Amino acid sequence: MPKDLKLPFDPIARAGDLWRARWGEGSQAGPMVTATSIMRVQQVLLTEFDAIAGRHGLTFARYEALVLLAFSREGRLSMGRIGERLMVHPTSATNIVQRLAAQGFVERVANPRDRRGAFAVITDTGRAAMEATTADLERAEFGLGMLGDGEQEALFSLLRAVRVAAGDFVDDVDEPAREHPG
Amino acid sequence: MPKDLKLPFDPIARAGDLWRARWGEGSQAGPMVTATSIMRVQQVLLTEFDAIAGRHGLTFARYEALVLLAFSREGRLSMGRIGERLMVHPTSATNIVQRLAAQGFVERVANPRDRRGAFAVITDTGRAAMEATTADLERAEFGLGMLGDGEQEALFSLLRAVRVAAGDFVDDVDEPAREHPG
DNA sequence: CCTATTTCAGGTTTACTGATATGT
DNA sequence: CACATATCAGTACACCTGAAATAG
Repeated sequence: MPKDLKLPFDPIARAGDLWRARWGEGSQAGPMVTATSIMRVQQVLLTEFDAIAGRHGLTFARYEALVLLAFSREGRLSMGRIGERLMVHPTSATNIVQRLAAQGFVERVANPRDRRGAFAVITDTGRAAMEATTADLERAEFGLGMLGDGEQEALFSLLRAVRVAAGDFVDDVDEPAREHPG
Repeated sequence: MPKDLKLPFDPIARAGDLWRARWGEGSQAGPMVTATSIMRVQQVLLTEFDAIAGRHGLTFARYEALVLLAFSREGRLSMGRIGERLMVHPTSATNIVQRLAAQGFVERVANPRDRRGAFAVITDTGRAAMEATTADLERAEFGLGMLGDGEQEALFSLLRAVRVAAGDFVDDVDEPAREHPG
C-alpha cells in the first residue's frame, strides 16, 4: 500500500490546503488533516504489524487475542470476555477463536460451571507464537521508533483525550496528568 | 464498537502496566500503548465517519473517492490515479468506482486518448451527496472537537513524523508550494 | 417464561493475488 | 515484442444482522 515512490510533498497537507481553498479559512481543515493522518498512520502500523505477525502464522487481530489469553490469570477466557476486552463483536470473537483453534494455538473447553459458555485456552504452541511475535514487535519498537520518549508520551496523551471523549472510560483521577483545555 | 459501559480505568494504560510487569521496564510498553491508542482512535473516528457518510448513502471510503473527484480539475480521473491518490490497491479503486457508479454518484466514461483506460466522472447527485456529507463532517469537527487548535496541530505534527518515516513523502522543505520535476 | 451465551447462516466492505483482455 | 491499464475471479479478514440452540 505505501507506494515505493515518495511524493515530493505531504499529500495530506496538500489536501488540507485544497480544503481550505474550497471551503474557507473557517472550515475544519485542521481537524480534517489530523483525522486523515490518524487513518494513514493506523494503516501504516497495521500493515507492519500484520507482516510481523504473519511470520508466525498470525494476523495482528489473532495475536491480540493470544496476548489477552496469555495475560489472563489461568490462560483462559470465555468468548464473551474476549469480545468485550478486544472490543469486537461476539461473532468476531467466535470467528477469531475458531481460526486460532484450527491452528492449534488455542483449545476450546467447556465451562463446567455454565455449560452455555465455552472457554478458549491458550496452548503451548500458541504461547510460543505469541512470544515470538512479541519479540519481533518489540524489536520493531511497535513502528514508533522514530519518536523520542517525550514525543511518544505526548502522542499517547493527545490520543487519550480522544478516547475519553469517545467514552471508552471515565477520566477519573490518578491517571497520568494532562492539562485540560478550557 | 464502544460499549455503553465506561470502564473506571484506561484499559490501554492498564495493558501497558501488565506489559511492563511481564516484559520488564526495558520493554517497549510505551510504544505499545501509543500504537494501540492509534488503532483505537482510528476505529472511533472511522465508525463516526461511516455513520455520517451512511446518512447520505455512502461509506467513508466512497466519500473520499467523491471528494477526490470533486477536487480534480474536470471532475474526472482514471482508475489508476484514483487508486494512487487514495493509496488503495487498483482493484479496490475499480471496486469503489463500481459501487459509486451503481448508485449513480459517478459515471464511467471511456478515455478517448487511451482506450485501455476508463475515467470516473462525478455526477450532480454524487456532488450533492459529497457536499452533504462534508457539511455533516465539518459540523462534527471530524471527531476532534475536544482538542484545542494547538493540540490538534501537535497531534498532526507527531503523526507527520511517523508518515515521513514510513516513506509517504520526502520531508524536503518546510512547505513546498508546488511539485517539482526531478 | 424470560434472559444470557454462543454459534451459525448469510451479507457487506475492503483488499489481496493471479489471470486476462485490451491498447500503447 | 514488452509494457501499461484495467477488470475479473477467487480468496481472506473482520464486521454486522438475525435466527437458532442451549443453559441458567
